[in-house]
Amino acid sequence: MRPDQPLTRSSLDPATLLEVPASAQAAEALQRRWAGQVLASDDLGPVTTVAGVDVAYHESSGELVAAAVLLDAPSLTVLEEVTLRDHARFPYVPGLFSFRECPPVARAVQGLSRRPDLIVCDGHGVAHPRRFGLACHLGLALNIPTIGCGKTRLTGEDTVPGLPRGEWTPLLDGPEVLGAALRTQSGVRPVYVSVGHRVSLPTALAWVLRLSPRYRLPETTRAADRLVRRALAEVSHA
DNA sequence: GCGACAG
DNA sequence: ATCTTGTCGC
Repeated sequence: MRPDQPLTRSSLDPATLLEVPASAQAAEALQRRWAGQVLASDDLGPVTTVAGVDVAYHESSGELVAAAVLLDAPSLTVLEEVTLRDHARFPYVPGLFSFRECPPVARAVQGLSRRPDLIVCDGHGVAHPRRFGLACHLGLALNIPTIGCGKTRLTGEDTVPGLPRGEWTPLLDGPEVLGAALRTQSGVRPVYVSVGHRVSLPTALAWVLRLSPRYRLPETTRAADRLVRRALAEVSHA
């Protein structure tokens, strides 16, 4: 017996994770089921490339624009960019965010010529009401280590971390640690970091800090945001 | 009933 | 998310 290996792991079909639920109730049931598959410990090799992902909504056409950017890990240089257009299959509902973003974002990542060693998501991981935010969903769908990095809190209680860069406080739901409020720039509002998949919280904190040497948000998030904005503007002009 | 509510 | 003015702190 190998009690350290979940027996249900082989039953997880990546395509199933990108299906569109028929209702919010069905979506929540899927989240509760999938949350048990999230690996909150380090299962990643040498990180040479880090990807950032983002989505924007084009209101007049009802289309989504998804972007994936691949960065070189030590230099934070942009190596590759992918954008694509897709239709929205699910409305934006707080707590069910990933059912809207995951399908196009997963395709954008698969459009890269290399699989990233790590992905930083613009949204939470396990810092979620059912412990299954976008970062968990994407990490499981692609079986790639992911980190959740949100600009604002969705759930949990946090205290204000110290002002110097690198200070952090736990994001708590009672005794349970959901993530952390991390000060990426001295005196600037913290970001919310949580485990996505196959990454521990200390590793996630270290990476988000490393990826944010100059600005509040990680360079992965900034690069993906720039790209998706540019692509959205091109859709509007057409 | 009221507030809170990733993007 | 997006839009936008005024205010505060360093």
